Formats: sequence, structure tokens, C-alpha cells
Amino acid sequence: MHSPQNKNCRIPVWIIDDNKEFCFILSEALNLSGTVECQKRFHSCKSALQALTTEDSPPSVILLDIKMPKMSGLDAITSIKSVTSATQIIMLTSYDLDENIRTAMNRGASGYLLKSCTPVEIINAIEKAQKGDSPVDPMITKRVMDAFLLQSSENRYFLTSREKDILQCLASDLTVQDVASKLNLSYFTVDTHIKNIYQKLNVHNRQGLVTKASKERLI
Amino acid sequence: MHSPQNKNCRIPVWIIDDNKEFCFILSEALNLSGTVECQKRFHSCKSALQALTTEDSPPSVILLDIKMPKMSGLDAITSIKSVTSATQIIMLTSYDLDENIRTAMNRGASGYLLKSCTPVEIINAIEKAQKGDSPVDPMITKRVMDAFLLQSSENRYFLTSREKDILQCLASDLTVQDVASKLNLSYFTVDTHIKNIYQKLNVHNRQGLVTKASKERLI
DNA sequence: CTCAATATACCGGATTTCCGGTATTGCGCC
DNA sequence: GGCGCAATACCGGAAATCCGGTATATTGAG
Repeated sequence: MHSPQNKNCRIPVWIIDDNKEFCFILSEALNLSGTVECQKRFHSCKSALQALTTEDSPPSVILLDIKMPKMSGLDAITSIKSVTSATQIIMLTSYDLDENIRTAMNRGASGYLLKSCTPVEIINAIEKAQKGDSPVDPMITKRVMDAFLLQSSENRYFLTSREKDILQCLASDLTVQDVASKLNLSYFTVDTHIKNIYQKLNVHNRQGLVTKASKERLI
Repeated sequence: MHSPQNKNCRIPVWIIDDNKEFCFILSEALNLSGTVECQKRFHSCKSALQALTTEDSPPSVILLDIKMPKMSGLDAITSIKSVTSATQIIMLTSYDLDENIRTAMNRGASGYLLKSCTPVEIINAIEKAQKGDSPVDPMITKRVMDAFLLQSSENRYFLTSREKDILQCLASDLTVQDVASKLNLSYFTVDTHIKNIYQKLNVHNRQGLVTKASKERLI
């Protein structure tokens, strides 16, 4: 009736996410549950696809990060579906409102999860997806996220220590030049770090950065 | 022993500050006290100097805003002292750490006050100055300010309603262009408003603005 | 040892901000 | 009725940011 997997076993899941830290934490969390088992982790779409084509047992559910270097998770959806159409795909995103969600759904994803969801929420979503349920209700994850954000502000964005340094400096009126002098770095280095921070926090300019960092108590 | 004023009267004070609203509020507060009397208010150094040279009774103490259009309060110190050397001058500043303080002291000011001080603190400072005491201890005003800032965040910087609108927009990642579209204004208008906000909050770029506004719960 | 991550550094062009001006209109207040 | 203020609008040049690249050295984990 439900899925093609054998009934008495835990739901086999793969995670594809270039963020190793997040990837590891999530898999550990899933394996703590009785119902889900993270069998494999990949940090690029390419290696995951390789495994899919060579291995004989595809997972029931794949958790797929939307934003990755090289091949985007968005592009991987159709490839995965063409190899193993029975596998459900749940997109992972860091961002509150990612316009790519719609695209992902159109391409065959079953739903999406915010990375800030609790493990329980994620496991529920996996169980739902395996049963063939339609997309995860965005409002649920949204609500969970809102509550979740208030605590656990602990490095949700995986900023490196250098990036945190620079974030602190930026919060106090300093220009790139100023920060470079203060930290004894090249202008270009600071510029690079800032670009990376922008990407991690999904903002596109200074005021966006400070606003977000401030809201999330990063500064 | 103390000052040249007659003993049974309240200490006569003038206020020179281009911010009419602040000026008025402060004078009202002073007049509520039993010991200090705000006799005159001026919104420019020029008009105050004019009054000083024509009137026969200079005040014991002048509260002088550092930052004013045209003639800066800093420039006015020597002029005032040359007319009435017995008058004590207390500088007023909005900013946490104003480098002009040192200059003001060198030119003959008796001390300085942060505009965010409580009326009681200000009155104490006036009484001290009139007795010829040396500069107000910066740490006192600083401490008072810190406590004061936490409450009474009510429009400390006298932002106009339009300015508050724009501040809100800036806090959410919008560029000048974006804000202009959203509020149906010209790019130049928004630019002008932002310049004015910068001046009022004493910041010089976007991240400084957002940081300060965020700290002080303006957004 | 190898791989990946991190921190470092540089370039160039497009865009945006920053700042000091000026100017006009409308509104409220003595 | 005039004065000042708030809001609107415009200009131009200097400075800073933004972004998409590329590249190298070091370090830690497997």
C-alpha cells in the first residue's frame, strides 16, 4: 500500500548536503530515532548520483540541500527521479522563503524542510513522505522554525571563527578598510570573508547583514 | 564665596540648541526644579551672542549644544567667554564619545552632559558648574545614560515620522532605490532623509545605522 | 599522504552609497 | 504674515560596496 520498502525496518534515508557539519549532525539525529535510518551522506550531487547508479538499493527518501556549489540540488532532482522514481525527495533550505521551492516541487520533490527544524519535525516529514503524502505544509515548518530560532541561536549558520570576528567588526560602523587594518588583513581578504558571510546568511548588503545578525543575536 | 549671582535666587541658565523640541523640553524640566531657572533659549549661536552683547545680565551657566548648523557650539565657546568670562559653559552632546569634548574643555567649557541624562543629573551638573567645580565626571553621565537608555527609548533622537518609515525600510535589506519605490518617493528624497538620519544618530554608513537603531530598539 | 576546509590575497567592473550642496512647497505657530 | 520646519526633489563627484572570478598556503581528518 505505502512504499516499496520492507515493513519491519527503519526508513532508509540519504542526505545530500555540502555542509559537512550540518550533514553529520542531522544524520546522527535521525539515527537516534527508531523509525529512520540515515544510510549514507554525500557532500555533492555528483557523488550521490554516482552511488545511486552503482548501488542496488536506493533509499526511500533523500534529503537534498537546495543550494550547493557546482550542481545545485534543484538540478539534481530530475536526475535522481530518472534513476529511482520511487524515491521521495525532500528539499532542505536555510532560508525563510526560498523561491526555489516552487521549482523543486514542479521537478518532483515531495516537500521541503527548513534546516532549522527540530529533528522530530524532520523525522515526521520523512515518515510522511515515505507514505506518499503530499508536500510538507510550509506553515508547520515555519511555525516550528519561529519557535526554534528564539533559542538555539548557537551558530545556526556555521560561520567560521574568522567570519564571526569580521561580523563583529562590521556591526560597529567599520568599513572594509577599517576591518582590514584592525585585524591586520588585506582588504581583499576581508572582502572575501564578507561575501561568504552574505551567502551563509542569505543577505545581499550591509544593512541586511546587520539586521539579520542582530535579530538572531549573532552580534 | 561661590558665584557672582545673588544668593536667594535660582541659578539663571540659558540654553543654546538648534533642536527646538529638545530645547523646550529641557527648559521645562529645569524650571520645574527649585534651584535652576532657564531664562532664555536660543536655536543658533548667533542669536545667543547677540543677546549676550546687548543684554545687561548674562546667565551663570550656559548649556551649549556642540553640533549646530552654521556656527558650531565649539566655535561659540571663545566668543562667549570673551564677552562674559564668569559664565560657566556646559556642553551638550548626543553622542557617547564625542572627540570634541577635549577641544571644548581646552576652549573654556566647564564640562559636558549627554543629552540623554536625566533632568536631575543635568541640574546637579549646573549647580556644580556654578560653584566653579571642575568638569563633570564623564563616567557619571555615562552610567546614568546607560541606565536611561534601557527605558525611555522614546524617540531620543527626534526622528520625524518619515525618517522612522525609512529607517524601518532600511532595516530590511532594501536599497535606496527600493525604498523610493516602496514609499513612492524620488531616489533623491530618500537619500536626503537618510543623510538626516545619519546626522541625528551620528553614524556614517548603513551598518552603523542598523546597529545603532537595533541596539536602541528603534527598529 | 591526500583531501577538504579555512584563511589568505588579488582583480575589475557594475552598482550603490556617501556627502555637500541647492531649491521648492506646504503647514503650523507666534 | 512671516518664520521655521518637514518633506520633497535634484546634482555630481568621491568613496565604498557588491559580485564573480582566480589562486595559494596551511592545517586537520581520514
